[in-house]
Amino acid sequence: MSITIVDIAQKLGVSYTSVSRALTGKKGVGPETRKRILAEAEKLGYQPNALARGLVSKSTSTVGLLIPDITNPFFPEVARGVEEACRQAGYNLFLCNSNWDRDQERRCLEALQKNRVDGLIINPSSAANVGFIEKMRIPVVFLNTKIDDRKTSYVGIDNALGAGMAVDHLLACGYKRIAFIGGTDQSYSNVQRQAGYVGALRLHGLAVEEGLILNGSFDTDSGYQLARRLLESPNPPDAIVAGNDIIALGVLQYTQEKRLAVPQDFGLVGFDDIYAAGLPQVQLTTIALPKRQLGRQAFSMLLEKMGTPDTPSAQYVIQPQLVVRNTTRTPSTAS
Amino acid sequence: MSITIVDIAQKLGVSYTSVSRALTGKKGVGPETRKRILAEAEKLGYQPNALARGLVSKSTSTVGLLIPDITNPFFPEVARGVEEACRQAGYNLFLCNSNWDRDQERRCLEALQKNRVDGLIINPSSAANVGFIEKMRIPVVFLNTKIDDRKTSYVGIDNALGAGMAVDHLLACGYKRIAFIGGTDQSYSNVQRQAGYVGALRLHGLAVEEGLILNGSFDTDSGYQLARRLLESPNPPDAIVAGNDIIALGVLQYTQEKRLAVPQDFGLVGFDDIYAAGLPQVQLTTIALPKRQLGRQAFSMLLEKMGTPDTPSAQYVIQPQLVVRNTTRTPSTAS
DNA sequence: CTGAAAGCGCTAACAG
DNA sequence: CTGTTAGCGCTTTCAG
Repeated sequence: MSITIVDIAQKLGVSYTSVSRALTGKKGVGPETRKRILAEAEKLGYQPNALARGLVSKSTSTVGLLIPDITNPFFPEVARGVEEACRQAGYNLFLCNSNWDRDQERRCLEALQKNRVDGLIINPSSAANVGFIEKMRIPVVFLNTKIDDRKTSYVGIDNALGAGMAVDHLLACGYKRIAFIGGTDQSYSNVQRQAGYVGALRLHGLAVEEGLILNGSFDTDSGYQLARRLLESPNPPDAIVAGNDIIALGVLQYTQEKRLAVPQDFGLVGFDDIYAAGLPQVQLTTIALPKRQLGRQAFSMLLEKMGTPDTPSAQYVIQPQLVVRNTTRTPSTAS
Repeated sequence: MSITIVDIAQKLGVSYTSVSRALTGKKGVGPETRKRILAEAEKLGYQPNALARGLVSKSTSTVGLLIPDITNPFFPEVARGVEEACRQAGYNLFLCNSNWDRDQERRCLEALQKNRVDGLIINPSSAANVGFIEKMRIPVVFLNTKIDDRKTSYVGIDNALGAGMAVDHLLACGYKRIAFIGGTDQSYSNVQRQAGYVGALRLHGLAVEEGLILNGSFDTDSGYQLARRLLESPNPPDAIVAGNDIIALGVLQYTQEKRLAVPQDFGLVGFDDIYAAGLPQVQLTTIALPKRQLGRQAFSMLLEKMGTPDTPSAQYVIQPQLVVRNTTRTPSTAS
C-alpha cells in the first residue's frame, strides 16, 4: 500500500487539499506549511498516483508511440528522438510495436486509448486502422505516412525525392539498368520510394520495366531472395535501389556470394543509413535520414497540438541526403 | 469526452453496475442482458478507462521495462521478447531508457511508480538506484545484473562463462597475448565479462597484465580508440576480447585502417551477436546470446512474481554460445 | 439476478 | 491562507 496525500496530511495535521496544492506547486498555501509538506513528502518517498491524477485532470502527461518494429534499426533511433523530446517536456512515453500486423496495431491502439494517452505518434503499418485512429479523437501525428493532407499532421521524409536521388546518382555513375527492391507494398514510405524511383526513371526518359520492380518485406532475407530473382533473370539489372538498408544488405549478401564486382559491375543504393551501412566493412551508399530529428520533430508537433486543440494540422517533410560510399562507382568514372 | 459505463447503462436502462459486470466478464448478469450490454459497448466503441479501473482495482496490467539504451542493438531484441510475452499475457509495456544515466534512470523509476506499474524488469545502468528500486515494493526482475543472490530475481546470461569461452577459443587458435576492451565498468555484465576473461587466463596459467585491460564505453568509437591505444603500445596484444560487438566493430575498424591481417595476425571475439556481426562483410566471431528468449524469460518470471506475491526469488542464467566466424583463425591452424 | 452505495487518490470549485 | 465538498470512472461490497 503506497502512501497518499491523506497520509501526509494527517502526519502534519493539515487538510489534504493543502498537501495537494503544495505538491502541485499551486498557490494557496503558506510558504511555511508548503515547506513542511514538501519535506514530509520527500521523507516518506511519496509518489503521486498518476492514475488518480489523470482520472480527475483528464490528462496523463503520457503520449503513445506506435511503430511497426523496434527490431528494425531505423526505429530505435526515431524512438530515441521522441523519447528525448518527451522527457524534456515532462511527458511519459508509452511504446508499442505493431509488428506490421494490423490486428496487433489495433490492439495497441486500444491499449493506448484505454490508458488515455494525451497524444499519439504513429508510423502505421498499413492504412487499415486510420479510421479507428481518427475516432480516437486525440491529437495524432503520423510518422512517415501521409494519410490525408488536410486533416492530419504528418512528419516524414521526402521519400520520392530520396529515391530519385538514388536513381540520379546511379545514372550519373553510368549504370544502365536500374531495378527497385522494396519492402511491403502496404507501407506508405515504400510506395513513395517506389514512385520516386519510377518518376526519376521517366524524368531521364528511361523506360520503366515492371519486371525490375519487386516488393517483399523489410528484411535481409527478402532482399537476398529478390536480388537472386532479379540477377538470375535473363536480362539482369546492373544496379539496384533498395527500399531500405536492411534489404540492401541482403542484396549485397547475394552479390558477394555470386562474386559480382561491386561497385564496378553492379551498383547499389540503400535507404535509411542505419548503423551497419556505415561500417568500414560494408560502406553502403545510401539515402540518409535524420532519424532522431524525425522523432523530435514529431513530438514537438504533437506537443503543439496537445496544447492548443484546434491547431491546424501541419506537414513537416525532411529532405534526405545521399551518402556516397563504396557500393556505387564514382560519378566521374562514368560516361 | 469519451463514453463511460454510465452512458451505456442509461441507453439500455440498466444499472451501471451490471454494465461493469458484463464488461469484466463476471457473473451476476443475465445472459440476455449481458449480450445487449456487450453489443452496445461494441457499437459505441467503448473503451474502459484504465485509469479508473486501476485506481480501484490497484492493478494496471502494465509492467515497466527499463533499459539503458534502446539504440544499442542488443536491447531492441530483448525488448521485443518482453513485449511479446507481455502481450500474450494481456499486459501492457511501459518502456523507458535510462541512457546509462543514474539520474535519468531514477526519473524513469519514479515515472513508472507514479503510473503504478504492476511489475518491473530492469537492466540497471549502475548500482546507484537499487536501493530506490527495493523501496518501490513491487515485483522486480533484474536483467543482466545480479544484485543480491537472496532477495532479487534475476535473469541473465553467464557472462563470465562467455568471456571464458572467448579466451579459450582464442588460445586454441594459437593467439598468445589476449587483451580485453570493455564498456563502462559501471555495468555489471561488463564487470562479469572482464572477470571471466581474467579467470580463464589464470586457468590457463597465463599472466594477467593490467595494461591489457581497458574499459571505455559501449560504443564503436570507444572500441576504436582503445584498440588504437592497445595496438600502438610497445608490446601489443595479438588478440582482443571485446565487451560487446559494438566495441568489437570499433576494434575491427582500427585493424582495418592499420591493415592488420585479421584473423591471421590478429584475433577478435565480440559479445552479443548483434545483427551487424553476422553480415557477410563482417563475419565477427562472437559470443551469441539468446536475446529474445532473455526478454521472454524475464517477463515470465515477473508474471509469476506478480501472481503470487511471496514467490521466492529465482535466478535464471542462460548459457551463451560461441559463434566462430572470420575474425579468429581456425583452431586447427594453431600449434 | 440486479441495483444502490461506498470509495480508490486526487484535483477543483466553493466556502470560511 | 486554509478546509470542506464534490466528483473523475470504475470495481466491489451489500441489500433487495
